[in-house]
Amino acid sequence: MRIIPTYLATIYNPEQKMSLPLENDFIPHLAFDSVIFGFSGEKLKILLMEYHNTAWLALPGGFVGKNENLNDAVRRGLQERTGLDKIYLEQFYTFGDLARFKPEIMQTILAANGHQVAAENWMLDRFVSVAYYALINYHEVEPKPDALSDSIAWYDVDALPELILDHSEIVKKALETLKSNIDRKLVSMNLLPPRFTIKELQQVYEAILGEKLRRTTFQRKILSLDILERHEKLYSGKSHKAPFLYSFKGNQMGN
Amino acid sequence: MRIIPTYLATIYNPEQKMSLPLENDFIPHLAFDSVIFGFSGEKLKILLMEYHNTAWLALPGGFVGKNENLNDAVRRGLQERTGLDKIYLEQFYTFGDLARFKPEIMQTILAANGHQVAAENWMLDRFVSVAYYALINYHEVEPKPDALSDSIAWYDVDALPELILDHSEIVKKALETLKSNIDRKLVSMNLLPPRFTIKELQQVYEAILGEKLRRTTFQRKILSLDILERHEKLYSGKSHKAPFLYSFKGNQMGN
DNA sequence: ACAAAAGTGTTACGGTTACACCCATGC
DNA sequence: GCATGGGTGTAACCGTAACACTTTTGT
Repeated sequence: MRIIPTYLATIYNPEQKMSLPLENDFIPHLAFDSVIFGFSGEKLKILLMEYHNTAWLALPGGFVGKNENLNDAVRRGLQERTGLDKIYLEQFYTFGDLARFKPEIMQTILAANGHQVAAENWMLDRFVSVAYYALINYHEVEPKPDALSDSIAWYDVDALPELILDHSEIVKKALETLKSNIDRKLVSMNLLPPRFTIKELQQVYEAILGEKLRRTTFQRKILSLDILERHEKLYSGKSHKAPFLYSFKGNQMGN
Repeated sequence: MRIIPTYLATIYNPEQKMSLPLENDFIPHLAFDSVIFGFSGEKLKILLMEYHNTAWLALPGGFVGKNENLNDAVRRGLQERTGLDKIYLEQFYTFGDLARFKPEIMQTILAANGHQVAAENWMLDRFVSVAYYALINYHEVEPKPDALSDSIAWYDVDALPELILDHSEIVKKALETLKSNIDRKLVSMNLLPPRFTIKELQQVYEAILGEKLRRTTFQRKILSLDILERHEKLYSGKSHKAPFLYSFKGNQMGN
């Protein structure tokens, strides 16, 4: 027999219908949303979930257990969606406007999942949401949808579809924060595989900053920081000079 | 007869004992704390409250009305403490660790105010707190204590006493944020009177950054930003050249 | 040999530093 | 005049920009 931890937002239901998070397990009125960034090799992307039978897109999020640190709740949520354990994670803003309170939306999502809930159900209450962004290695991850959604997939940040509630605003603010942190923290290391070329690193910078950088200047600036270790060359089979592979020195976690 | 708005945390009580915030008016488990900075002319200071009969110091804070935007709740709290209306305000972090849940502390505070509350009282619950910092003009303000505290006063940030719960950590993070924002946003203008000397402005910078700056370099850097307007000289009666007074150009609010 | 991309050398430019000097003020 | 602190001129210094050039790779 399998023991299911209280923290898990979903529990087994023999009628195939996923059961809902239980009111008594979570802090009411408080949620989190995470903007999970990955870099495909060319483009900066985020993970979005699509709710069953609605075509609505939303950020992955969740609730905070009554006996759980806020930060731990978010890590748990990320673990469930990505399978990853040690993730670069940063809280950036808490959204608490009344305008984000639209119970009809959650009611429709629940109804599309076969749940008719009473108007007083806690999931239809007003929620204040603490937003985090995470940086993960795109190629290491197979995202898993949650109980209410049938897919979770990558979307280009520079061509995002419409999202529910204020989630577009949340992404926008995440990008701004990421941008302003790109130099202060070694943010980009969390988006790249262990070994990468300077060109790839530059592409991460360009995707985050939203502008082209000068090749030679970038190379020298990065190398002068003395945070990269040079390894063997990467032969791509293309008819030009092979670039060196680099890794970040030490086991810094980018803070 | 005086009408008392639902939002006000305290209502009149004929037995002199202040009555408590009402459970049904506020979002449970959610609070805010504000780190209110002022500059005395020499030192950077924050406002702290001392609870009745406990000698405990804490940041001014409050709860969020059920029909109130989070940001509005904080502005309301600031208005009540400082009397000021248009305040530079920035959210910087949400504190949600279980470690900050210490019901005995709130119970003691309430008891010292003559309230015996049941163990299930909502004010003794776990709270997640959204923290803001505010920048105000020290000389324009006469802080007012709230219902539970008998004083509110300025304390030097570089010599803070012990605070309750995780409030020291909150102040620390506020200072870090302020420091990293000092150049990106025109933060300092909110801490100075309308007209000030460059020396005063430099002192604000030094207080925030925690280091001495070079006089001539600072002067030129600031002037080269082209954000200051020069006015008449300030004669101090001292036996040396009188410095010019400056003001910030336009009516920028420092974002 | 050629094209394409990586890597490096050289000079120019712009902002910051360091230090000197001059200016204004009250005693 | 003198001490004190404000304001400015100047040359050195340093990081970035601009551009040219060399090197490496596969066809």
